[in-house]
Amino acid sequence: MKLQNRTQAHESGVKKPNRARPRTPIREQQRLDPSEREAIIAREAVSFFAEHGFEGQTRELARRLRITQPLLYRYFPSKEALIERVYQEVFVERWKPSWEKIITDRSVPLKTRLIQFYREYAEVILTYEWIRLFMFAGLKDLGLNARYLRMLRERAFEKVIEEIRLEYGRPSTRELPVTVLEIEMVWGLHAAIFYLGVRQFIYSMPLETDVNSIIDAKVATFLGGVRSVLPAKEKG
Amino acid sequence: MKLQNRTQAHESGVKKPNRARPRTPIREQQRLDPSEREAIIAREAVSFFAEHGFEGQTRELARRLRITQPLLYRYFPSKEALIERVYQEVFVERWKPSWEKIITDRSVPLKTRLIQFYREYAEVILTYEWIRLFMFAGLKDLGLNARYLRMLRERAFEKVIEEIRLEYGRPSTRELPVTVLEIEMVWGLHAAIFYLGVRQFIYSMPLETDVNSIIDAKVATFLGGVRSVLPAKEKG
DNA sequence: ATGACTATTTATCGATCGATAAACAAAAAG
DNA sequence: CTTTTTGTTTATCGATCGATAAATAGTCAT
Repeated sequence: MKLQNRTQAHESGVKKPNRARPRTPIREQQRLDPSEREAIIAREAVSFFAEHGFEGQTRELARRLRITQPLLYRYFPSKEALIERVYQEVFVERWKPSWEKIITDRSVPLKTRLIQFYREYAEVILTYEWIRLFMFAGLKDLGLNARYLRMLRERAFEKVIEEIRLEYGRPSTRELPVTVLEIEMVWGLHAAIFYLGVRQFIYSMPLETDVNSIIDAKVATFLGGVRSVLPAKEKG
Repeated sequence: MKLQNRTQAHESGVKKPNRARPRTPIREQQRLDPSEREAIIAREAVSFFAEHGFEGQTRELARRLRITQPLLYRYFPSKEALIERVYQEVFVERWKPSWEKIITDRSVPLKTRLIQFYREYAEVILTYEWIRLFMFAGLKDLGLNARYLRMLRERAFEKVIEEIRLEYGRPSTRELPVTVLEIEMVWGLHAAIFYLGVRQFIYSMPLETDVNSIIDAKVATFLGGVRSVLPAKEKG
């Protein structure tokens, strides 16, 4: 393990001809507006913790930001608070309410809706940052993952099942709650998509196929599969 | 968590001088045979690192073992060496060569073979230790996951595809290499099973359904799905 | 310019972690 | 018994980490 000396020390031994040009502070450290600095820190923290996990050191994060480590504590009271901000940034801010409208827009064929939703959803979660941070959070525990997935189930999965019920003339989920088999089918589809991210960003195995075409195929298979486990039609 | 016996008192009935203990037969620190001590440390390390990740501290591991922390270094030259031993213990030792025989035993119907293989494989990898250690290893990088999955592909996935090719009268994988679509179908089945473990042991969401019945259903769907992407039949 | 304000840096603390050396003690050997 | 061997503990080092306080330097109002 080798030590790393700072590369930007202007007073180090290396000759830096002190050109009389103090009015070109391009490379110099900037003094930023607090809101802007905070945003920059949060953004870099997302990338940093996604790469190194939450045990990544604040000193290295600061180095990537070209600031000193104590400055982090001017904007976030603790490392844990910074991590909480990362959660907010990724798992809350990146959720798009429009997805729920896509699922329930009955002017569009069901299969088309599902393909569009899962494509858009996959585009958000199938990123280096999302996948790895979600996994790091899960391994650390926190209720975060269970909480997120409960939200996902309410806002998406149950709507999907409701739409399928309607499509095939079955009782509404309000009359007959979502069955274990139905939700398990949805989990299966979700697993297939999520695992694409795991292969890429956790196992470092590049995909050999186009993601969208995989999603299209999985949605088609899913629609056929879930139909076979749908509760019986209403009598008369 | 259900299975897994964590009892400290294993079956060491062979080597035990154990003359009448005058006082406090248990609770006393033992002086053990090196091979036995090493095995105990390795076993506990599997459990410990699965729970806390590889950043778990050697002092806490030692405390769980009721030994002092420097003693660990009598049996393993470094923490990293201990982690390597954990990999060996879980990802190498738990692989069963008999699985490869199950897949290729053509005296048994293909579907039966696949169900049996995936059930047995799931029984091994769907454990708290296996799932979490594999994920920790992936996030840490190391070539471990890619290496393991390359082995899995060679020893299992490609054999599965070869058997399906034969079943449906298609050219052997020796004549026509495994296609991207075929391997993607296998990945999909693997994802569904693996994700069951992720839900349980990383998200802490207990399954509501029997694992074997899910596997049976997935294998059936898989067999139908992979057939539709099989390469064309040989010309008469 | 001058001084007030504050974003940023320098310096450092206390705790923690992996690892090593020496002391200790329980067996085994003579 | 005494001596030797060795499994285990005690003590401690050097590095690292999150966090705090004080000093510094850039910016703006007057």
